[in-house]
Amino acid sequence: MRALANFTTAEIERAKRYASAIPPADLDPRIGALVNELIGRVADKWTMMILETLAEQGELRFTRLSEFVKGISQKMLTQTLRNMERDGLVICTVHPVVPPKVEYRLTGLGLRLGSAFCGVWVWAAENLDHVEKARQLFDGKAKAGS
Amino acid sequence: MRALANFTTAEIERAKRYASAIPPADLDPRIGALVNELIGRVADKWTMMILETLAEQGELRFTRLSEFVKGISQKMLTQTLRNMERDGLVICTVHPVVPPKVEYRLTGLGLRLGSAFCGVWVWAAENLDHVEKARQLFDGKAKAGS
DNA sequence: TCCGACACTCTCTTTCAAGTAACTATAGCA
DNA sequence: TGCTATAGTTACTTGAAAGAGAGTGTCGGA
Repeated sequence: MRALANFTTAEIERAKRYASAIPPADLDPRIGALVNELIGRVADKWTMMILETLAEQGELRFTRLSEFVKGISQKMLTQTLRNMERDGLVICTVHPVVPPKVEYRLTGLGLRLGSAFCGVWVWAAENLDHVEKARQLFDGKAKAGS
Repeated sequence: MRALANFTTAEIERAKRYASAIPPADLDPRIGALVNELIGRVADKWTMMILETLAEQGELRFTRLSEFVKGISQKMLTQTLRNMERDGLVICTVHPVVPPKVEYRLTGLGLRLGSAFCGVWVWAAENLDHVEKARQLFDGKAKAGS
């Protein structure tokens, strides 16, 4: 698939305008689908946490990374890192020494994704209590209604 | 729609500062955990697609919404909408007529989340081909290595 | 009388993502 | 000789999410 073949600069500009306003409306729906697929891959728990950690810490070794990302198993860490590497979000540098030394850091792509997610992060941080309240209200109503 | 009702200028400024730098690092780690939980809930495929659709279309009825969000089952649509309602992202208005008429639209919270995600959306749109290339490269190397 | 529209709701089945825990290779060290 | 550290595999198990598809209630219209 040649993803962005017919995705013009004008369309990207439009996307940017929308981003500052609200709706990413009438773009080619095929692009929408591709984007959704990409977001689906990239927006999982561990990817986001690794992204965050590497954005904060810079370069990290495997074990150190696993310490920062609390609760992750070696398996999940390897798996997620491999996927991120495949998608061009991280680079892994292998030093051929023993015991092995492998360092991970974000690429430009990864860094930019990190700051894109920052908007969501900020939203979440600022609206945590709104959401909390909404939930209580909702649950209260549900209980009252039953 | 009075989206930005209780979103102060100060908060917006703070958000912008966070977004332009990189790490939302040094906040209370408990907040980090909560935020991650919230993002985990909010960042799933259907939620994002519904968010997008409602941001574009404004107010929609159940069946119409299910037409826009391609591939979603009634079950998933109901389930996702209930969760979004619970989190204060959508409001559902029930008109007590027969046949039933229920309309869904985003709240201010939902709209703001939508535009927060927009950054990710734009990232995805702009970097689809980078990711595609990275994958081909990676898969090529993997094949060559094996 | 039966159908269709609408917005669900329920059950059943399958799938797949994620966790656990043990195993690998290698060199230096005691 | 066995132990440790490092960066992973591999096999097995489990739980939760998702899809399919039928059922529900109500009313107006043919």
